[in-house]
Amino acid sequence: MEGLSARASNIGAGASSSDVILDALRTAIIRGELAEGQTLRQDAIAKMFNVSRIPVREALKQLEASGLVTSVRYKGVVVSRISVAEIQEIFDFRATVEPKLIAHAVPRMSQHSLDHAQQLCEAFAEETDGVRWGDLNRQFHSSLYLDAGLPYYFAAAEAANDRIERYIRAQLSLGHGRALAIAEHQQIIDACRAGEAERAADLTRKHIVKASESLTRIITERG
Amino acid sequence: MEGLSARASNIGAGASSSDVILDALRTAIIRGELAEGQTLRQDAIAKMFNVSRIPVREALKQLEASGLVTSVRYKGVVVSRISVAEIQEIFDFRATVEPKLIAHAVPRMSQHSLDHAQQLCEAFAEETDGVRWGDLNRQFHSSLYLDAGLPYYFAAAEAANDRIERYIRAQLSLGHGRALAIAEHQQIIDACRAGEAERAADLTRKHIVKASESLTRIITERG
DNA sequence: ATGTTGTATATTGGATACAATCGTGCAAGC
DNA sequence: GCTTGCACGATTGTATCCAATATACAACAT
Repeated sequence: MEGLSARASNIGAGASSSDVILDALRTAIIRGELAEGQTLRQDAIAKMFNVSRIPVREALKQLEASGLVTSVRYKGVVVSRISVAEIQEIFDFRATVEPKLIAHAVPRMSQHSLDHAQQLCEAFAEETDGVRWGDLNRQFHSSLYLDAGLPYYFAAAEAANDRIERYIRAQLSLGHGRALAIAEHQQIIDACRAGEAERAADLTRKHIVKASESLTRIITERG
Repeated sequence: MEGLSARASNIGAGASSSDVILDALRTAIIRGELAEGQTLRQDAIAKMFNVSRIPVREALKQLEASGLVTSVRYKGVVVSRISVAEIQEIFDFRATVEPKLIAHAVPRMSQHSLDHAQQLCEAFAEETDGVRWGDLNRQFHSSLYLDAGLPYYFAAAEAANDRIERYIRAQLSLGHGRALAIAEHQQIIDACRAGEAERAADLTRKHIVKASESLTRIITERG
């Protein structure tokens, strides 16, 4: 019996079709696999997942609520366009929210979390596949915020990152973005390990501001 | 031609059923007309609006994405419960975000916006109907943030307010909540009119913190 | 009495079918 | 040539129907 219950994984709690589709679309959008302005046809998506349009529409409604797509009645939904000003605003928002998270997390951070963050940092430094950089970078930052025990702040930060992740990925891939990030990540971990909450917060804020400036430079140069 | 285009308001962009339902449910939830934990039956809502369950489900998915309801597969959706700790966290979040908004808005604030805010402040002071207090209070604060031109911050603040508006309403109705709010609102307007962005921001932050403390006191006293 | 099992009902998730609307191309008229 | 009107296909919005699941309760065994 014990063996069974250990393996008994709540079959009913499995994800619904619309949950699966939501996750797939969300991932594709934030990775930039779906370009800005691209229209998403309900029928095409439904066929990809072998479902009817109903769960597709429900997933799209959720994406709309989180701002990743924009919907126009009888015309369709498109991947949301975002202006340079908005990108900068969202980076600024992150620079406001994320230092609060890490400052609150530091005195509560477990050894396990610190080790995990260190692992992610090293994996990020060693990774050669460019598309995985974004994943690891994102996981690294999230891992430092979880112990804060501030679910609303955390969700707000995650939502903000969703909106600009494609640009963060570009910034990591171009110029010295990644090399700088690695060094700064290590500094942040060190501050956390030393229990210096304010320093960790300040480093986090500077890290975000630098990424924003670097990205702005890239955009203005390349058009 | 100018007159026409000024009045030409997008007749095709009329709200869909699910938009109407979304708005009605959202309003009912944030006003507290639907209690926490109350389950929302698709069929019942569909009958209220004389539609099928499809647009109802789409509205519920959007509410779920914004956190106002919680959905469990095959069981239904319930109005999200929120703990005291979460309420305090969201007030803290507001105290972080809204000062930024008003500080950015002050140097950009039009005379019209100032006048409008003053009107709302006075209407709030004179209103006798308790349920309208919440509306006017909310409108007052929003009116001070619009000129900031920070749509992401603004949306984040609105979303945070949605989650705790029912408690703000309680806080306004009980004790000296409303009387204090009126005085503090006027101080904020005065700072805005004087162009003192930092003072307006600080008053806003204190206003939010005081409301949070007042509410916490009410909750702990009354259970 | 208590606990278990079968069954009926209520409710949600999803598929199919239909209605409403948009965009486009094309022909007619000026 | 340029505009106007219209027909048609493509696409979205919604209703209706069926399947999957949960919940409540009755029948039954111990």
